[in-house]
Amino acid sequence: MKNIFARVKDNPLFAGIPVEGFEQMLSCIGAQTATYRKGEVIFLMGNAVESVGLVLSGSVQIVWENADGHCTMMAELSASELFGETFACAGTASSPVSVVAADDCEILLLNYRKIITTCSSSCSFHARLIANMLQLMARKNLLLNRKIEILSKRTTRERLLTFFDTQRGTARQFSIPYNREELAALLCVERSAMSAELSKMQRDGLIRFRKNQFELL
Amino acid sequence: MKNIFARVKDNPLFAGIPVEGFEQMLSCIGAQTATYRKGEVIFLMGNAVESVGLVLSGSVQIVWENADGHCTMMAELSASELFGETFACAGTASSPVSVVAADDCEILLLNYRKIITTCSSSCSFHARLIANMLQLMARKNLLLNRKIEILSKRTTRERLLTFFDTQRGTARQFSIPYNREELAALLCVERSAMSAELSKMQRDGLIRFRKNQFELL
DNA sequence: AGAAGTATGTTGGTAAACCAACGAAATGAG
DNA sequence: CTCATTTCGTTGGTTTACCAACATACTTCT
Repeated sequence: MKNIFARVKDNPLFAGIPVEGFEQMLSCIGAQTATYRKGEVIFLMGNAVESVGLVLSGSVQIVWENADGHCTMMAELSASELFGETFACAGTASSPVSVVAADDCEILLLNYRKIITTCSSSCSFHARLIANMLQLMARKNLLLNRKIEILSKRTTRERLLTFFDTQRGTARQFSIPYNREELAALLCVERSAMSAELSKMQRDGLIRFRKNQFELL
Repeated sequence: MKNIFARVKDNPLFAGIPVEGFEQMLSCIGAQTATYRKGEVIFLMGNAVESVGLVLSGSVQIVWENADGHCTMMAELSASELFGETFACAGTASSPVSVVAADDCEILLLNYRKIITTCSSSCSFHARLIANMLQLMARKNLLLNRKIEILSKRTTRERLLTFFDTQRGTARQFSIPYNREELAALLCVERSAMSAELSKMQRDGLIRFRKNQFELL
């Protein structure tokens, strides 16, 4: 398990946990690594999610299967990404999604029950793990709220301005880490319509931009 | 503190915690009740949120103040509702929102640090409190995801169908706990346009409805 | 530099949402 | 019951997004 530490120590889930505490903590929460071949099912839809998974190598897909049997891929996760935490923490009796290996992959599985049941003694960093978990969940929450704030706007222009407002901290100028296609997907609008709107906003003297460098006027 | 228990025992935050454990747990996490007069500030924007608040009586407003000093009321919470938990858990250094008393009110304040630092002994239900906290956060997460799923649809019709799909479990017929105005607000569309669309969907043979009773065909 | 491929901007026609205004039905108070 | 109020559905004009198709700019590879 020692080699595991090197690969996950920078993960927010393990923030503040030094190597000394790490091994004991892992064993105390019954962490296991598992390998899956491409296509194998890691979590199956309909079951309760009892573990939190962390991708060590390879990649996995989150697949959503709706009532009439159609599947849609909701996300693809690669190394150091986490899955299952929301359903595990929510205590959902029947997960609406499956997780399948998109490649041969290696997963670190942490049993949820054991995570939240702090052991009586010694394992001093267990509490830190729980706090990290809470923090991850809370931050995801904030991100989701931000997205809802954007999507609740009716026009492309308003969505752009709301997005800009959260991107730039206090600065007039800022750059964004998305191309037009990705930005449009984020705002749930048409790429071409968004391009047109950006141009109009520039003509209207609201903003100036060149590629991914934007400036509010 | 004993009378507190009767007032909050049904709160999800305290699920599974019996009266015997309750008092000790409260004292061990340094819970305090505080009263505020209408208009008083409970949490001030710009500060870190160090406590989770639970409204015991009266009501509070969550107020968001943006860069240029304009305030908008984001939510109004009444008895048994929780606030501050997201920012507290996320470790946000500077809260973007203030919480102010909308009425004279009584608040149960739980220090976040103490919540997540399980005490060494005896206080057996402390761990349960943490699990409840995680569960609350995770469930909020699921709700937010559901809302995003709705809002990412482009047309009123698609938003309605997505909403219906989550409302009805497996049933063909179901009722909704909102009037048209509220439903429209939820879906972020115009009430009148939504009414028109509902009628059209009925003409198209997709649904049937009478008041708040809906049926998918 | 030249060619191919990708990303971004532009345009015009169509579909949908917005908005205001109004009428009808349901609800509530006296 | 009657009147006032609220809720809901309808309609027509206006705005905006969608969509497809194309033009231009930028990248990358050789």
